[in-house]
Amino acid sequence: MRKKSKATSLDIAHLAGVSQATVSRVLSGSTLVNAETRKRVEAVVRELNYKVDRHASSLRRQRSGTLAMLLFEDPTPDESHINPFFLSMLGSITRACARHGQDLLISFQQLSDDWAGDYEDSMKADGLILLGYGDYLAYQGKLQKLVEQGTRFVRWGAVLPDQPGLSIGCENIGGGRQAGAHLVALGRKRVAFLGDASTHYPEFLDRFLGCEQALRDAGLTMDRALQVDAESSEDAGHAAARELIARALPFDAVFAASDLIALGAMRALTESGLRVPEDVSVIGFDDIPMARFAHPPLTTIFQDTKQAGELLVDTLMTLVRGEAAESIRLPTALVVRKSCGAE
Amino acid sequence: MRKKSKATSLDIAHLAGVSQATVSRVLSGSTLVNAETRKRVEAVVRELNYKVDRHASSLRRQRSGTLAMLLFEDPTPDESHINPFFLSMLGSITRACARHGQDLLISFQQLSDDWAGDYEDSMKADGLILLGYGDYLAYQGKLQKLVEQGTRFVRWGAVLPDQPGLSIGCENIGGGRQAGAHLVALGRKRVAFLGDASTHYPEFLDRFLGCEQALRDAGLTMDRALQVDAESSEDAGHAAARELIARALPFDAVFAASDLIALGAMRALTESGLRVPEDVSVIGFDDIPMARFAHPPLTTIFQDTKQAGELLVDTLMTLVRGEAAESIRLPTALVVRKSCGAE
DNA sequence: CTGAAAGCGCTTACAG
DNA sequence: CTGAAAGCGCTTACAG
Repeated sequence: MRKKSKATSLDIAHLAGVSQATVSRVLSGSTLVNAETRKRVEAVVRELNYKVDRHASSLRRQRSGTLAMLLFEDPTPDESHINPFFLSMLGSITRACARHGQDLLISFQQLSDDWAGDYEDSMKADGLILLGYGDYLAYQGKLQKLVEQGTRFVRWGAVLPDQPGLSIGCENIGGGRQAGAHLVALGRKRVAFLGDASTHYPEFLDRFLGCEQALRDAGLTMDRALQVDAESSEDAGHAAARELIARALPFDAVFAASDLIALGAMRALTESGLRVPEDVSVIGFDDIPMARFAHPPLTTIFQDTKQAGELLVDTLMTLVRGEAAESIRLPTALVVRKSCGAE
Repeated sequence: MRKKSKATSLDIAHLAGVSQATVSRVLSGSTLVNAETRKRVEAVVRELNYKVDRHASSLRRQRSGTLAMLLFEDPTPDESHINPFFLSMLGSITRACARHGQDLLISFQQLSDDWAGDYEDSMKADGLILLGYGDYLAYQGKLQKLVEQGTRFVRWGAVLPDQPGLSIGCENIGGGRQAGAHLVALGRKRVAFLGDASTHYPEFLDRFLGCEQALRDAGLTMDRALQVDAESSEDAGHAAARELIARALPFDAVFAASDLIALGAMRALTESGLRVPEDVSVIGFDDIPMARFAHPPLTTIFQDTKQAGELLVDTLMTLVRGEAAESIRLPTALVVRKSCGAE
C-alpha cells in the first residue's frame, strides 16, 4: 500500500533534459533560467505532479518555512479545552501564515517545557507565537532566556516597558476606562472587579487600573474590598462572584476581567436572586462568540482578534527575516448589549 | 542576532569521545549501546541542550513525524472564522498528536487545492486529517484519488457504505431518532427540518432520516414541505427559518441539522413573534459551546468531539504504521435544555 | 544561462 | 557493542 516512490528533482531533470541544478532553480523561482528551459521543466513538473521535498530543502537552506503556535495555560494542563479567546485568533493566524507561505504547527505547552529547544533548536520552526494567560512573573525569566538565545518569538499579552521580546496586545488601560466610563454613565457607583489585579497578571491589572481612572474622573473610587481574584474561566468567575456576594458589601456593577469570568459571574448573580442588569450591571472583556448569546447579552470590551492574529504573524515574520520590529497595542471598543442596562 | 551555530551530533560525538553514529543510536533509543556509553553521551547532550535536527532526521528516515489537519469549508473561503464544531475537536486532536509524538500542522484548504501534493508528496506530513462540511459528492472523487495515490488520511463525516477511505463520524441516524423521539414525546406533530437533506450532505440527510423514523414509529410523518436547505451557519439558519415561516404552513417544532442553524433559526422565530418553546420547539445537533448560552438554552444532540479527535488521530496513526483500520461511528446523546419545552 | 560538485545533519546497513 | 561509510533530496557557490 506504499505509493509508487516519489519523483525527485533528478527524475525531472532527466525527463526535461537538463541538470538537476536547473530544476532546482526553476522551482525556487531563480531568474537565472532561460525562459524556454523553464517552460520545459515546468511542463514535466506538472505532469509528474512533482513537489519539492520539504526536509531536503529545509536541511539545505537551514530554514524550516514553518511557524509554531504554542498555547500554554496554567490551570488545566490535561484539559483538551482551549480558551475561546485564543481560539478566535486561530483562524486569522492560520490564514496569515498561508499568506506568508509558512506552515503552522500548533501545540500545547507547559510552563516547564523547553519551547525553544523543542521547536527552534530542532529546526521545526523558524519562529514562535506564544499564546496563553498565566502568571506573567512566572514565565518572564523564560522569555528572557529566549531573547538571550536569539529565539524569534512574539507573544500576545500586555505590552510592558521592560519586557523581554515583543508583544502584541490591546490597550488594556484604555479598555478598562471604556468599561468604567460606561458604568459611570449608567449611574453605577460601586463597581466590583472580578479577576486578578496584580503584576502577576498585567493585562487584568491594567483593565482594573483603567476602570479606576474612569471612576476617579467621575469623583468615584474602586473599592479594593470589591475585587476578587479569578483566572479566566467560567468556573472561576462563578466562584469569584459567590465570594463577592458572600462579602456582603454593597455593589451595583461588576467589571469582569474577561468574558468567561463575566459569564460565570452572571450565573452566580442570578442564582443568588440578583437581577442583571436591574440590580447589577455586568460588563466583560474580549467579546468572545458566546458573549452575545448570554442572557442577557453581555456588554463587553471588544478586542480585535482577527487583526491581532495577523499582526502576530506579520511581526514574527519581520523578526524571522532579521529585521527590527516593535510591540503593538491595539485599540479596544465598547460593545453595548443588555447586561449593563443601557438602551 | 543569529544565535551561535547549533551543536550537531558530530559535536556531541567529539565531546563524548564516541562516533557520530553512536550518538545517533543513543538519541533514537537504540538498544545497541553500552549503558556506560549511553550515560556519557546523554550527559553531553543535556549539557549542550542538543536537539536532533528534524529535517535531517526526516530526510534520512523518509518520515516526517507530522500530521496535517486540513480544514475546508465551501461557504466563506476568505473568512478567518472556523466552524465552532471543528474548533472543539482541535484541543483533543492536538493532545492526541502529542501523545503519539507527532507534530500537528494546521491549514485551511479549498476544494481545488492539491491536498496530497501539498502535504504528503512534499513530505510535510505522514497523514492527513480532513475536517469540513461541504458538498460530499463534490469531493468524493477527490477522496477516491487520495486512496489511489496511497495517501493516508481520515476524515470526520458520515460513515458511508462505499466511501473512499476511512471516516470517523457519529450515529447520525440514531441522533436524528433521538431528536424526533424527544419532539414526539413532547406532543409535537408537525416537525420542520432546517438543513440540506440530500446525498450531497449525507450527515444532514441521515439526521433527517432518523427523525423521520422516530415520527413514523409514532404514526406521524415528516412533511417535505417543511424542509428548508441550509448550510451549517447561523445566517443560513436565520434565512432558512424565515423561508419556512414564509411558506405559511403550520409547524410546531424545528429540528435544525446543526446548532449554528438552530441558533439562527431561534432568532428568526423570535423576530417573527413566535415563542420558543411555547409555540415551537427547537432542537439542534452538535452541542457546541454556544448552545447552553442560547436563550432559551438549546436542547440538542451531543456529539463527542473530544473522543472524535482522539479517534481521528489514533486511526490515522494506525494507517501511518501500515496497519489496517476501520471507520467508526460514535454514539450521540440527547441533551435536554429549555428550547423544546421539556421539564 | 547551465552543469558538476560539495554539503546540509542525520540514520542505518555493513563490518568487525 | 561500535565505527566508517553511504546516501536521503535538495540548494548554492564555483566555473564556464
